[in-house]
Amino acid sequence: MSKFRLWDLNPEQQRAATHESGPLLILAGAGTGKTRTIVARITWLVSQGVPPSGILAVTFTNKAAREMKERIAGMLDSEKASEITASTFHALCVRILRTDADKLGYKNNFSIFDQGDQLGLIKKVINRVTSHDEKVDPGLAQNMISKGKNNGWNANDETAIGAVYNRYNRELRALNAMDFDDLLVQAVKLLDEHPGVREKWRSRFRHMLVDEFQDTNNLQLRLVSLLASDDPPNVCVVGDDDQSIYGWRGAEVSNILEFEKHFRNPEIIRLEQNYRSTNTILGAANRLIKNNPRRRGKNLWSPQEGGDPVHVVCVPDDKKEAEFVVNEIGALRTANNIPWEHFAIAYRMNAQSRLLEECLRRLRIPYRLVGGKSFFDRREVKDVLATMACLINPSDDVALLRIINTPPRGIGTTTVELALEHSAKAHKSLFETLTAPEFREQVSRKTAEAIRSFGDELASRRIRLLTPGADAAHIVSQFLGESGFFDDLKRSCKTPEEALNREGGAREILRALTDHQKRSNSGLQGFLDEMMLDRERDEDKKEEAKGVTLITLHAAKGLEFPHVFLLGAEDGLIPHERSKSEGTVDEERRLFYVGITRAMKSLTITHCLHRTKFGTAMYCRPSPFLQEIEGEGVLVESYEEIVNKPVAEQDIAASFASLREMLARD
DNA sequence: ATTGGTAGTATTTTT
DNA sequence: TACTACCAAT
Repeated sequence: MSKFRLWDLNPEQQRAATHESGPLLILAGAGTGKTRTIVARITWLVSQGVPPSGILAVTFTNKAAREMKERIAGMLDSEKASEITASTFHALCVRILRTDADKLGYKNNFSIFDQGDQLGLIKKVINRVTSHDEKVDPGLAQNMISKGKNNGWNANDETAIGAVYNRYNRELRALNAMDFDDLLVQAVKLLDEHPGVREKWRSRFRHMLVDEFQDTNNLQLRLVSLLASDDPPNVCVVGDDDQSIYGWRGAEVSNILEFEKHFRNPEIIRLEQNYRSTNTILGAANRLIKNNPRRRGKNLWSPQEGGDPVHVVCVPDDKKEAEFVVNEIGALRTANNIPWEHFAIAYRMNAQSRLLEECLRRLRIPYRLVGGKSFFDRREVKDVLATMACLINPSDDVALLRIINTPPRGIGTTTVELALEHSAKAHKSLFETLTAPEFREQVSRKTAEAIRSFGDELASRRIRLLTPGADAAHIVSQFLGESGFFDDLKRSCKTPEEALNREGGAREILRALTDHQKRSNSGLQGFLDEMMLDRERDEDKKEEAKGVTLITLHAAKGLEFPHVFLLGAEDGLIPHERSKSEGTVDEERRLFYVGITRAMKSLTITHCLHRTKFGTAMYCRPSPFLQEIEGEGVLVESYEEIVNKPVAEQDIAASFASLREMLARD
C-alpha cells in the first residue's frame, strides 16, 4: 500500500503528478515543491500499475539522485523503490557504455577522465601540435573542446584549436579513455547507430523524468529523445528557465523554452506557489526577473504576506563588507537565538570568501565553505586514485603519467617524452612501450633499471590484486608505503600541519576503498568508477559541518536558508564584466535571481564603494540589478546609520553572554 | 632530474 | 594577492 496522498499537493502539483501519458513540461519556480512533485508523480505512476523497473529519473548531480532515491524509498515499499532507476546523466551513460562500448571501438573497461586529467592531456597536446607563436590557452581549449563535443564539431587541422581538438580526441581514444563529454557523446552515438542497443534500453524505460531540465545541453536532450520509446513519448521534464545559470557550460535554455519543438503537444504546468520565501522577497525576485527577455514567464507568489524588508546596504569597501555582514549575523543570532546554520553568505566569485573566512575565524564563528577546491582535486588524492588505476590497468596512460615519477623514481620528463613518442607511433600504451626491451636499449642504464624495477613492482601487485578475494586496500596501501609515496608526500610539505593534512587525504581514500570492499563486490574498478563520477563522500562531509554557509551563487542553486546575505552586488562583479562583453547579462540576472530566491525569511544585499581586485582598490558602481529590484519592501539603508545605531540593552546582555560562550569554547 | 625563482594572469564549475 | 607555468641553476 502506497503512502501517496494526493491531498498533500496543491492543484497544479496534483495535475503534474497524475498526468497520464505523453510529454509533460513542469515549469517549477524556485521553492515551489518540485522534488516533492516528481516523487509524487513516480509514486502515482507505480500506483497506476507502471512497473517500477520501467521508470527512469535523471538528475544532474549524484546528490540529487541520492536524495530522490531516499525520498522514493520513503513513499514506496523498499522492493519497488529499489527497482526504480534514479541516476545522473553521466552515470546512466557509463552504465550503457560499460556493456556495449566495444561496439564503438572502445574496450568496455575504458577509463574516465575528470577535468584535471583532461586538462593535463590538453596541455600535452598543445605542446605537441602548436608552434610557440600560436600557443592556445589550455583552459580556453578545454572550454572549446567541451562546446565542440556538445555541438558535434567537425574540426579541421587548419586552425590551432582545431588541430588541438582532433589530436586530443585521437589521443583519448588511443588511451581507451573518455572525458565527461565523451560519456554523453558516445552513449548517444551508441544508441543512435546501434538499433539493438537502443531497443534494449528503450524497452526497459517506459517513463522518463528529467530534473533541472533548463541545464540540459544538446547531447542530454538527444539522449532523452533516443531513450523515449512510446509514441507519444512519456517524457516528463521539470525545470525553471529563470534559473538557467549554466549556459557557459553548454546548457541550452532553448531546450526548455522550445520544449514543444522537441516533444509535440506537451502538457505544460506551471508551479508558481512558493513555499519558501516571504512575499517581500518574492516581490523583489519577480521585479528583477521580469527584465529578462526570452522566458516562459512566471510569477511566484506566497500566501504568507509581508515579512522583513529586503535590505540593501552600501558599504565602504570589501573588508568592511565582510565585517558588517558577520556582525549582522552575530547580532541576529544573539538577539533572536538563531543557529549559525540558518545563515548563508552568497557571492559571485570564490575569491570573495577569503575576507569572510578571516572575519569568521577571528570571531570564532563556525562556518562551512561550499565549493571551491574539492577534496578530489587535492594532489595526493588524485595520486592515490591514479595509483589504483595503474594497478588495475597499466595501460591507463594518464594515471601512469601522473604517478610515474611521484614519488621520484628516476624516470624523468625526457624519458617519458621519448616513450610517449614511441607509443604514439606504435599505437601501444605507454606502459607497454616503456617496458619493451627495445625501448630500454635507448635510454641510460640507470633509467633502464629504474623502469624495470617500477614495472616489476607494478606487475607483482597487479597479480596479487587479481587473486580472488584479494584485499585491494591493503595491497595499494603497501605499494604506496614501499614506493616511498608517503615519505615524499611529507617531504614536499612546508609545515608539519600540511603534511598531516595531506597524509590524511591519502588515507581517507584508502579507507573509502576498505568501506567499498565491505559493501560491494564490484572490486577496485567499481570503486574507481564511483570515485570518478561521484563526489558524494565529499559532499556528505561538507554537509555534516555546521555553521554559517559560505557559498557561490552558482553552488547555491537548489538550496535554501532562512537568512541570506548577498554580497558584492556591484557592476562588473554581478553582472560580471566578462558577461557584459560576452552578451550574457541575462544569465547574470538569473544568477542574481537564484541568489534572492534562496532566502526564506530575510535577505540583505550589500555592495561596496571600493573593492580590492588583484591587489589594488578599485571604485565600484552598484549593480544595475539593484535598481530593478527596487519597490515595495526593499529598503535602501545607509551603512553609517546601521553601524552607529544604538544597540538595545537586551542585545548587549545577549552579546556578552555569547561572547563568554565563545571564549569558553576555546 | 630536481629545485627554486620570477613573470604573467585573473568568473561561475552539477559530471 | 595568489597561483601556475616556464626557465635557469645545481
